[in-house]
Amino acid sequence: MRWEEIDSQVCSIARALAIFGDRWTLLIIRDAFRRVRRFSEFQKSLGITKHRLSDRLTRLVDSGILEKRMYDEKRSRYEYRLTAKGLDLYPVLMSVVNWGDKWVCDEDGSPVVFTHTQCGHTCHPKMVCDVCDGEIVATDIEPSVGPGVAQKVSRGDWSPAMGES
Amino acid sequence: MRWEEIDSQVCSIARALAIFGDRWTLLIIRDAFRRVRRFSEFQKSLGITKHRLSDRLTRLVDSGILEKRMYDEKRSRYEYRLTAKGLDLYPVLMSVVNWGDKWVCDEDGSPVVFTHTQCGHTCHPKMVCDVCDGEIVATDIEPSVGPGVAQKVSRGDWSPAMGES
DNA sequence: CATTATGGGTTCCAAAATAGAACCTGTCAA
DNA sequence: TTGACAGGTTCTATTTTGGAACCCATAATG
Repeated sequence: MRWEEIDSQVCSIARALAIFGDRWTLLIIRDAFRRVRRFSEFQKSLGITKHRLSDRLTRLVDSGILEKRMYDEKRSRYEYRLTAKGLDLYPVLMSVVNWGDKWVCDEDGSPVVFTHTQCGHTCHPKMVCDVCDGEIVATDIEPSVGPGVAQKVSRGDWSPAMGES
Repeated sequence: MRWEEIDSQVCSIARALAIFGDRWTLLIIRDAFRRVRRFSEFQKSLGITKHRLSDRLTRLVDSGILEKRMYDEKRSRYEYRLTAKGLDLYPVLMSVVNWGDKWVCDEDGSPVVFTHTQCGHTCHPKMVCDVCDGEIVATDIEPSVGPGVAQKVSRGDWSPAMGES
């Protein structure tokens, strides 16, 4: 299978990764959360080639994660800003930070700490069940077929042989 | 900058993505959480070429996310299983699922639903502050320099010009 | 016993993606 | 007038990838 076809799977992970699951894209989004907004700022921060950056920014705009906004009419200069869809990626980045801080950071400690302005404290975001508030651990979750698959099966659009459950 | 150099940054995201931030790797990890364990099962599920798969599995074993365990002495057959380091990636996958369910799934609804065995309910994992239990939203978090950078600066190992804050 | 299937790869080649450098274009500041 | 800057595009050499073919040990089949 070609990488471009992976988003044909009925799988939210595959479809999401089709957008940001390649080299550089998630780092660009990380920078966007740090208020990096201009082409040259991204380039300096990432050390990515202009060509790659141009391509990645265009894709991110096309997929609705960034929006391109003119900030200088005369010189037609643009900024790239996160949309609501992009801002919603925050928990993804946060969970990557958490994992990285635990498993791949050196002995000095984590490079960045986070303050939750709602409560004023330094916080370590964690993932919890929205029903019982218990922390989510892999072994406590049991996946099962959801409506997105069930309805396709009942219409005959889909059978398990086609791909992922 | 070459992709192989990105993990030289003092940034947990960059270092984490150096391991799983490329095409296929996170999908392999997804499958591992679905109890896919053998080479041929991964291949069938992903449609990836054997060559790629072999390379990615080796990297994942080298970086301690999967372990290779013999299950048939005579034929020297191996299974790949998540280590503790790998199992800890669950919140990353979960936050990708959440985002994908919200933004890139079709109208039938989400393909998979999750039951939290601790409480027995279908759940939608969410990210919260570990101090006040408030849900984490991008605009409520203020990052600041952490010990991992502060100590390097005080030792003279690092200056902001070198890379990321 | 010869043949074929299976799991888990490796080797080879052509096609696609990438890095790095050079170039372009329009404005502005000295 | 010259140069700098932002924001690109074009070019080429190198890597990475996809696809197919091949390999090897065991096991099942005829």
